[in-house]
Amino acid sequence: MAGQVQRQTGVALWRQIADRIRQAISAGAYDETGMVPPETVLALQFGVNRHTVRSAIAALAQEGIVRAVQGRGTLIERKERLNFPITKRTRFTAGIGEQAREMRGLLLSYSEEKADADVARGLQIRPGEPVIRMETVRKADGRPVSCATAWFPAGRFGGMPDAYQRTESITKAFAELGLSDYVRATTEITAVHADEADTAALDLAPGAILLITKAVNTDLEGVPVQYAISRFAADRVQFTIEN
Amino acid sequence: MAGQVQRQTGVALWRQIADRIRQAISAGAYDETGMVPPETVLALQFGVNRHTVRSAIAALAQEGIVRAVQGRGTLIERKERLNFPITKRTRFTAGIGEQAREMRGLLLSYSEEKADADVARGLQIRPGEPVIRMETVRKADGRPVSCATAWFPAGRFGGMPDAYQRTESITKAFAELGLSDYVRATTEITAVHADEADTAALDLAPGAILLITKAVNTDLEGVPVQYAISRFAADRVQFTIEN
DNA sequence: TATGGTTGTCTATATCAATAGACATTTAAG
DNA sequence: CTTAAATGTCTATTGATATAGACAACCATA
Repeated sequence: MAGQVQRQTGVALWRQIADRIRQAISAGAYDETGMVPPETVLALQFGVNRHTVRSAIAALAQEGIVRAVQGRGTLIERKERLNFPITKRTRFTAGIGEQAREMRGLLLSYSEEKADADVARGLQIRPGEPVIRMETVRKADGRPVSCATAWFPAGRFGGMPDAYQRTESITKAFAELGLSDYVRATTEITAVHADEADTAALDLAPGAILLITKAVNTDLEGVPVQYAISRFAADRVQFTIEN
Repeated sequence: MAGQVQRQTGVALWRQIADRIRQAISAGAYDETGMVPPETVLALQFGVNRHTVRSAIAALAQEGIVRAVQGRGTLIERKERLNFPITKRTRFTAGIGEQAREMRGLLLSYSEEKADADVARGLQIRPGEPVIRMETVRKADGRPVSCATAWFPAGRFGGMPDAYQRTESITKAFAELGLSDYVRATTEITAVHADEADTAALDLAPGAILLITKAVNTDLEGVPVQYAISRFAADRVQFTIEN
């Protein structure tokens, strides 16, 4: 698990090391002891000064992943990476349901607006037609996992914001509005560094990585009902595509 | 396209700005002029000093994405993001084929080894059974797109390294070894920061993001034939999942 | 050829990142 | 109680990062 860190890359050593330790924790590298190796050992492993390792651990402590105890060592507090299956019938709440006790979708804001070119293409409507836009955050056991911007055709799903706020689930909200089933037509996946807004919304470590999906959901006749751009904290989730 | 950069995050401003500009280029933001906006404009947009923007542009020039010309401006040299469809019949070479002139898969190294727990689970064999491991790099028009570690059951596909080296394609190599068709059973997708080895192998900007896939391919009877971990340069590709 | 807009270079300064060493404090174990 | 091992704190120094300002060099064009 060594593999040296890189200098003069615009990414501080302490951040690289924090990322590596976070990943090692979620991969179960320290499961036997439940603790991160001593600072002096890590410093030797990564080839850096002990103070640099301390900066990395401080960042992880800030995230709530580890807790340093004087005299004992650095304890692992949280070890997580939710699996998020992407299938024809992708259901966020259901898919994650077995891995977390409580799943909630929170509506941050919504508005009615006119579809721009991207949204119109996704929903297969004409640019300028009215759509409902919703900004949401989804949480597993109180911890933010992703935030999303979703668009719906305004005529058919004008009641979406209200239904979503009540049910805290897209699937249930669709059901309330008379759409009992829907399928995922396409999903695009990319990855970028988180910007300020998403860092705040997802309670992320600054400079963290986002996995981004652009998805179109359709009803059973193939008519688009939702176009959504979701931004996932990359260190908290993984996607699984089953065929 | 504004959205401010973040300070004191362990990620240097010039690197954040370079990432943003690179992404804007690949999204086609500057297609009309074929040029990046003037340094003074970018500095104002991002709320930083002009010298900081210059550091970012210098990094992009180093990557060969832009070329600054005194008196004229900064020209866009290369504009890239390959789309990589992930389907039941995922074929790297074929999928990318239409987007690049030349696709090549290069064998870096290979060895015969005993399957560890992960590999055994992927290939549905017993840990300790012999497998062939191959380290490969895949290039589109000479530019590295991904590197991968792949395992094959040694008994059935002992000739894999040789066949791959000759055909530069997994699909063709399988065909030579008597497997005319195969399907993708599962794919896991995650994202991390690139480590030193992958930075070198993929000719990446240091600190770049990797999209990682873990995939199991099976023959038409559902018997696993390949377990592969691929690491893609996140700023050069996107995945598309079609259903 | 004159001008405005652009990139290139230089100096100076402040802050962050990283190293180095010394020592204090706490915990667990002998 | 003593000791070893671990984290916590402090000072000092160096190099990378970022800001600020001034001016040179170059290009296109009016």
